[in-house]
Amino acid sequence: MSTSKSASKAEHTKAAIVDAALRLASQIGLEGLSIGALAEVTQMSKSGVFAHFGSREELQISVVREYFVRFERDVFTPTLSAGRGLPRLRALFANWMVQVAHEIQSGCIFISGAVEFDDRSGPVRDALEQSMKTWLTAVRRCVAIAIEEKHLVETADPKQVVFEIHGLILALHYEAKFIKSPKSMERAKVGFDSLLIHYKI
Amino acid sequence: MSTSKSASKAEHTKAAIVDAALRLASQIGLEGLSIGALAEVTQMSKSGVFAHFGSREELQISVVREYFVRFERDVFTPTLSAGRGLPRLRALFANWMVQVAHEIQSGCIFISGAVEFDDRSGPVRDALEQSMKTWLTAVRRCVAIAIEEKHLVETADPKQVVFEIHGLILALHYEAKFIKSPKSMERAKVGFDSLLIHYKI
DNA sequence: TTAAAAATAGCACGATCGTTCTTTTAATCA
DNA sequence: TGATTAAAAGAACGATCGTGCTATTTTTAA
Repeated sequence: MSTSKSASKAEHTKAAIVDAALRLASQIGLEGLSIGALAEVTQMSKSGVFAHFGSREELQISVVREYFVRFERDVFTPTLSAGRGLPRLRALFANWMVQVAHEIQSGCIFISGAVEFDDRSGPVRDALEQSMKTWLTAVRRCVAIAIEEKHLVETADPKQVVFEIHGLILALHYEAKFIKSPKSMERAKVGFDSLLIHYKI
Repeated sequence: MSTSKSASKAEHTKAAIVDAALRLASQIGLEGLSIGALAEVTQMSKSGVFAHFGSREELQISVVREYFVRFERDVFTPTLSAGRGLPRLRALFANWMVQVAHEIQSGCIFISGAVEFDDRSGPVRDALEQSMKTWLTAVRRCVAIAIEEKHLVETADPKQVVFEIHGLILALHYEAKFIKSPKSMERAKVGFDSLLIHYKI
């Protein structure tokens, strides 16, 4: 007893498994995630781990959901204290960059998952796609508000702006994590600034 | 006899295997590439396929090299007929976009490979990294020439420009292939245009 | 055409995979 | 505390993986 939350032992164990699975999947991908390796890491038996999910697919879905919750908590929620419009958009991008910077060590499931599941169908892809769409929609709404507030020119297309911002993030991830180019963070910042020069009133 | 090239039977067979392997790896990734599946596709035995490479790793490297050769042939080489500087840069981006558009059906090894091998080391990663660096360097040189030719402002940083162009391509790949957003091609074009507005003289 | 060499097939190996089933251990609740 | 239920372990399954070995077939060269 005396677990920090008033959850059953099972829920507590399951949360610990998902936590370890998230760490594993971040490094080697959702497809590389194996129940055997997960059992080793959590000091449990394969069947003990397996019983909590019923299938590998369900485990992968749990990982995607957990990643989304944390992403929302770390990247999105803190920006709500920033002012509407441009200040919040700046905060969003800054937090997103910090998130990617952290993921240079661990790994980004929204990116690796997209690559792994882009030509497949099924519930794992659905969970990934829905998570990413939710996030991109949030960014788009933020851009739309910035236009309403007359922080950005009214001719700006929110989806176009999100596309370009997303590109900067993806380039940051690619060049920092794979190419190991040292100035990638600076490049993403500069890119965002010149994007604002183009769209700001 | 009467094979199109004067290559030994072995070389011809090996080329056919690499061709099939490239197709397979494009869809399911270099890590998903299995000798068993490749044997089935080429109507050969596992050991027959295997003997041509000696290891799975060597097969993966062959695939990376072949992908690079084709990328160079399809994306880079045709731009040599365009004028130095900005015209060639426009051609590079246009061809790169077309390449990614084709890869919405097949798959891009430079992107999936980067995700699969970004936290590993070894010869496959080395081959991937070297190929990508070669390509990015070619784009950077093209930008540098465009600055020399006074097509772009002299304050432009070639590496920064390449970073932003690369971001547009990555966003195109992500949003077209995973999100299935229909207007991605148009977004990449618009992004490139506003990038030029920012850097053009 | 025949001998040497190279290419391919066949088979088996140890390992790992997800999953199922049965047994044992631990948590829950009256 | 004792009875009931849930959680975890253990073992085994069929499948697939990369790879090594040996036999067979096919290509090459004299």
